[in-house]
Amino acid sequence: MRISEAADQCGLSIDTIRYYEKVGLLPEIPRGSDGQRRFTAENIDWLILLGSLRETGMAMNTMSRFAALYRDGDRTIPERRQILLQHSEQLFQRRRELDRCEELLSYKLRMYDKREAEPLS
Amino acid sequence: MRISEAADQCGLSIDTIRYYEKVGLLPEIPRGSDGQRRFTAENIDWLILLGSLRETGMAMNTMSRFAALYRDGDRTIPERRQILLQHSEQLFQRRRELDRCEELLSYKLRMYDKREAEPLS
DNA sequence: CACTTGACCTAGAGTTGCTCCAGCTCGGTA
DNA sequence: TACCGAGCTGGAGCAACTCTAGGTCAAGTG
Repeated sequence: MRISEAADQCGLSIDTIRYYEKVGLLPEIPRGSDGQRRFTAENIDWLILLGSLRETGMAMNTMSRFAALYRDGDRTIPERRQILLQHSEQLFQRRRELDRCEELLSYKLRMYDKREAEPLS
Repeated sequence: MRISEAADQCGLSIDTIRYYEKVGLLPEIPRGSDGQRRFTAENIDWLILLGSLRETGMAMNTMSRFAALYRDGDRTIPERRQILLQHSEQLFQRRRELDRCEELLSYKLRMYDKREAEPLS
């Protein structure tokens, strides 16, 4: 499949996919005789995973490490597992940030209500 | 209080605080006779709110709008409330992204386990 | 009293992670 | 044959910091 369909499938933009290839986050993407990229289903899975990791805050250099391991095959699975486990912990932290923000917002909103009800305070 | 203590209290870095002032996210911060910034408790509250909004994904230009309203006093509360309500909705979306990522991670981890148990598959 | 130290200052350069643009090629249609 | 849409590359632009160089000032030390 070509890049526009790949973009649709994985949720990243065409530019982001090309960028990820350029910085080495993708395995070799083969080209057709027209010089255009042809993505496989496995490529799409990988892009979805990258997108998901990035969207939830994994840094590019961690992703680079992860991508290098992916290119090196199954024997790197233990280290990859480690990275994903660490990211899982990060997800937990992010959830707590959301919670704290939520709490602050509802506090602020209550304050607004109060000041609108009795604007002279 | 000075900038380093302010940074400790609000969780933003000193550089970020100065940057936020430069781009107009902060109200006028008074200076001492030594030319250094003096932050009030209200300033800190504001910084905490900004940090919390930014950390959970509010864009700078939305924050700029919000800051301009804040500087214009209580009569802008309705619009500020609107912005915070919209952000609350964003928090909800982010939570779903975290959920999706979590699910994908646990799927990947299960796959890793499987391939390690029977590496020939 | 000179000197050093440490916190702060500004302007501006550098970084990360995209995003957009100009100018090109290629394959298909009228 | 002329055009069109999709893709290509290299490089500029952007958001949101982050770091650096080169300076001021107040307080403490010998």
